[in-house]
Amino acid sequence: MVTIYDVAKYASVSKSTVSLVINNSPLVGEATRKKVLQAITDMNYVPNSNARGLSVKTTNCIGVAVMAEETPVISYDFDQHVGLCSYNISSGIFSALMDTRYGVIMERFCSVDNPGELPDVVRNRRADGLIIVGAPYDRKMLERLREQRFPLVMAGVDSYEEGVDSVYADPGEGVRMGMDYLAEQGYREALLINCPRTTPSSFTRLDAYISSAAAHGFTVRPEWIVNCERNTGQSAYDRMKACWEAGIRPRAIIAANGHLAIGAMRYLNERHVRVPEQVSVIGYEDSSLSGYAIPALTSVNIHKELMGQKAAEFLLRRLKHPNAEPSYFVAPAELVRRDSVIPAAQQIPFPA
Amino acid sequence: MVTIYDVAKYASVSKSTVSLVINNSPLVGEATRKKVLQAITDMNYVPNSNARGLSVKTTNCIGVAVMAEETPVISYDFDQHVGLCSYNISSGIFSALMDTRYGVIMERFCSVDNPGELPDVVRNRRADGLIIVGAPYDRKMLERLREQRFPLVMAGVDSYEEGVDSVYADPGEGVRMGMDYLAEQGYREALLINCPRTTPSSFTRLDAYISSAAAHGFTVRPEWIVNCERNTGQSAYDRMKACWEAGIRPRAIIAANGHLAIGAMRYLNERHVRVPEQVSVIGYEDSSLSGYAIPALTSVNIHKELMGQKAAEFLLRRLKHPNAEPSYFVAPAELVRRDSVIPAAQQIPFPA
DNA sequence: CTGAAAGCGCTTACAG
DNA sequence: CTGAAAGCGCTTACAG
Repeated sequence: MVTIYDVAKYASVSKSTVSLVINNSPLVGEATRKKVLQAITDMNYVPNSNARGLSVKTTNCIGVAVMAEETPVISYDFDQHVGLCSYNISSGIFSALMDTRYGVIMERFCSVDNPGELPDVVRNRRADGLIIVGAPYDRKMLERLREQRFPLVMAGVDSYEEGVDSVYADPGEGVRMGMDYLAEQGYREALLINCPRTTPSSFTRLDAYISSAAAHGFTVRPEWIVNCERNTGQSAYDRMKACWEAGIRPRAIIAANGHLAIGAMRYLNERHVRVPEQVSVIGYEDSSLSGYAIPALTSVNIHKELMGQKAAEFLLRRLKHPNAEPSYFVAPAELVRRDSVIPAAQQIPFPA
Repeated sequence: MVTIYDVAKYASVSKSTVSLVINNSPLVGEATRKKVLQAITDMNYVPNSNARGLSVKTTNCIGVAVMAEETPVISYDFDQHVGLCSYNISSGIFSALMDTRYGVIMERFCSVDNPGELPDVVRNRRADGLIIVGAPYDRKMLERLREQRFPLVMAGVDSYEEGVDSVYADPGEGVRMGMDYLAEQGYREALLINCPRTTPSSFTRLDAYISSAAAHGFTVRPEWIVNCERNTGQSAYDRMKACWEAGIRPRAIIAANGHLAIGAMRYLNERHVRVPEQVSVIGYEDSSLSGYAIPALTSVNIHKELMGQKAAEFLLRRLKHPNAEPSYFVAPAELVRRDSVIPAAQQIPFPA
């Protein structure tokens, strides 16, 4: 392993000078700098990050804690991976950090199993800052992190936190956008498949649904507003079944996310009800899944990779300016038209 | 920050003793050990990994380089994420490393854009070893890694490498298993949707298909063996369309992976051909996608999380015993029966 | 079984 | 603009 000392000798300067060059200090003369840089490439020198970290109290790593509901069960059932959203956000983080000097050290962390605990990466001080991706996260954990003044940013659909850099989405806007589109396509009512009431954003969605329905003159009926038991496709499948068996025949469905949309679609397919020819479906929180649905799911995209990139940017800024005002970023919503919605006028009757 | 020195003072022993306790050396008396351990928990001491790394030339991190075809394009089209397989393998790595002292530092790496280059994590010596997940990986990169004797393991469907710890799958067995199942369900022929000829495993699959067909007395027709242009759902969609328009009417389809299966199913759905009532479909390399397909995809599972776990185990072993013989692990294949296959006898006629 | 000492590779005041 | 020196927090022979 070639050390800073070797480089110094080779370039016939002192270690300190080499160090200054590496950290491009303005204190070094142009000629000296060139000589040192040459030596570095000649010898293929790469600084030892442990040593650097030890003196400068820095790791040059960024921690990413992906929150998980519970210790992941390895299985391939429907709903095995409610973690896709976090996966997409992480992708954005990787892109943004690709060309920086930071490495990313990733960890799956379950606040539920370890209430109040800190992610391993901060306990062992393996990173200079942390991005908390997704939910659920623990209040106590957050408190401790803030007490320690550990550089922190939150990223997730529902991850707004007052006073800490946050990147999140506005589910209300998503619902509104979906409703506008349905209205534009000639629909006069829509079944809302919402997440569980335990999810705070379910109320945001509900409000948006109701006001949007009013604005467009949609009929609003209580039975057409359903909350799933859990945030899973299976749950949506069950609710869809119950609705159908209760005689509810929606021409359009608006779902709180891709999993729920696909769960409902699965039931319809079993019933030989065609999407979109008989029922149009629109999703939210566009994920990898949407593109692969059959038919491909029309959906409100919240640009999750962009969320990840923003989160990374926020953290880099925070590391530079620990006392800056907190920043917030609401992911822009955008309707992605695929194949699951057609104009109401083109739909065909339900089977008898 | 509390250091080893503080602990020593608190426990009234020397730094060395504390260090010995931490690295549970047998040289410490039981009484002393207890006292030190107590001090450690009392003071909430956690060793500085940079310092440790610096003296012991170790990072306590494991690198995971997820190979990517190209710099990822942020988009939400069909086929945006051919990386799901690697995602599933990574999950297994995380699980296996969860309760060890290792952190995992992850990186997306594109060999194609950087021929011969080493992943950042090894260039900067941020990890003690590396798991290369998925493909494509560069021959030259592999060479350099081996020259440096950097602890290495490969993990991926096609990741067998002579002389290096490898975790991979046997696509031939998968095809055989699928064909057996189709035969058992009363089918007498099947359309093979294979990956591109550029993928070495396409030949393994082809051989298995042919010998399996012979064994079961299936009719084999050249037009029923199709190689997709690219390894994407879109490509499978196109091929399926071409087949259909050429008058090919398979009662069963066996696809080389989930993406291809779903691409074909998408075309059939557009044609109002029902799966499985008119065409049964069976996939391979079971992924998150399969469970969410509509209908849920019957598929040969190669337990990708298990592959990740094994890869992690292999790397830990390699770190302990740098000169051990290389280990190989072939992921066990298992048929997962979901909803895309029914007995041939229960199928209904095609539309006129 | 325990302590004093050197060293890991870097950075950063401090002199010059 | 450059060099000598101390220090970051730990580990590991080496004495005792």
